[in-house]
Amino acid sequence: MIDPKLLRSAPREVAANLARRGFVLDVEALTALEDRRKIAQVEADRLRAERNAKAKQVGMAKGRGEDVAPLLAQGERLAQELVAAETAINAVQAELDVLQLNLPNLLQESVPDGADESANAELRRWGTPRSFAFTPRDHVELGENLGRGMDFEAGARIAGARFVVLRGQVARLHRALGQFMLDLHTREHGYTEVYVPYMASPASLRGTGQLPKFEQDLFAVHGEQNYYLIPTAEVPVTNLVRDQILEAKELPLKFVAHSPCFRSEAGSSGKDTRGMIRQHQFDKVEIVQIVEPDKSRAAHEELTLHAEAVLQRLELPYRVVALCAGDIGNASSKTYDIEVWLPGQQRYREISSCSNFESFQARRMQARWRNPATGKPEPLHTLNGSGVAVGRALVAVLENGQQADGSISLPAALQPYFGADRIGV
RNA sequence: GGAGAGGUGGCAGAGUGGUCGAAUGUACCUGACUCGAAAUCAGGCGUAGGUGCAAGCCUACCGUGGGUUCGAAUCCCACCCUCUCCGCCA
Repeated sequence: MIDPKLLRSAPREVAANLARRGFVLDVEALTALEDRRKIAQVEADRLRAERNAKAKQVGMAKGRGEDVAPLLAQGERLAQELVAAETAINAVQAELDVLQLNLPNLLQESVPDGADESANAELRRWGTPRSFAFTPRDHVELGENLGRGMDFEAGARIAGARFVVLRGQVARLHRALGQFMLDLHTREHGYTEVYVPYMASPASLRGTGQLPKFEQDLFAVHGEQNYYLIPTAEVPVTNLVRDQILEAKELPLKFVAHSPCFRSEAGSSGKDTRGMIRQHQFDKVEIVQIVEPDKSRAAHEELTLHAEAVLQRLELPYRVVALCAGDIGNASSKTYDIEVWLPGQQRYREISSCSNFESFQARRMQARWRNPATGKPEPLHTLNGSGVAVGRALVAVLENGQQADGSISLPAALQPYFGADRIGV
């Protein structure tokens, strides 16, 4: 959430920033609500102070053995007034909470203007898309021909549309990719591997910003407790620091987790219906950093390079784009997408998204650090990025490494994990 | 799944209806003593909201949410979590 003090003291500046996203903040309504809250709170506080004083008098009078009946009557009247005052303040506060929890994050000034992905700014490219002496096939065709290694029909039979079954060498390659990424980030980039729950509480999802606004994107588990399947390991991993006050010497925290991700893809019907690009369930290796506020921008650049390193080792051509104001995620202050080249589609497709949330998630989570400069607990900054999406990496390795006969040549970095240098037909 | 115990400040731990935001110990910070340190002594030391130029003052918070009461850490109800024992289980 946005710093409530900033929202109160500079609502017009906040509104101007959010307007870049196309978000309309009604400053008049906000200010009016804030004024009402203040009046209601002062009144409730006053009544409570009076009630407390009165209650104290009752105690003292009883101690002296005096008649307390008149005091009790006054107290009762105050209690009634207080009920009304508290009802009023609770109602206003609830309205304010809803408003605040639904505000997107402030954008960094360097975020490019623009309404949709066509305005995203390409920052750099790495590698050269291979030229083929034959028409490259897409991963669906390649996967099916590798001993029915990619079976969408089976996935649909078991669960429904947007699920897949991997078999044999393709399943093994999928596993190898995850292992390779975890090792790279733990051994060379300084991340600590964590294994986390794949279901999370509403409080955790509120912390990272999926709730209350994006419930339709989640799979809810119905039972005695309200769990949701995680849409990304960002949720459990970032919530490691929820309700914590960290010491400066513990920072930065760097975590990596390999997990399945579950997304309902509501609103995406008709998009990417073919293949593994957009599934209800997919694996992802996620990297998360928890840092001091002053260091988050540098950490964002570093974390993005860590994700890029995965693609470089896999010899996959990619480009990095800065998402424009209209395309950036609700909770993010700035996002870089890494897009991998897919010969089957003859274009770059997102394979990683690296975001700096600054204090947006930390405020919702009450994740703080004790700033030595002030001695006070202050919100941390949180960042995360895919390092990278395993399913899409599988797609990219298959499509980029394909040979005329349908076999797949594997990058050197993957061979020790897979146990061979190619996948035969 | 059954039975029981318990959740209080960084930690430990008192508090079973009334000057309790909470004793005490410990950790930490400042000062005194010391060449320095330890020990000792004195003081300070939670989070958040409101108000004030400021000192300060007011309010909320004792797992969470309700309730009873003039007044709740304390009584009642529900839920969550932890621990012990029994059963079951990968």
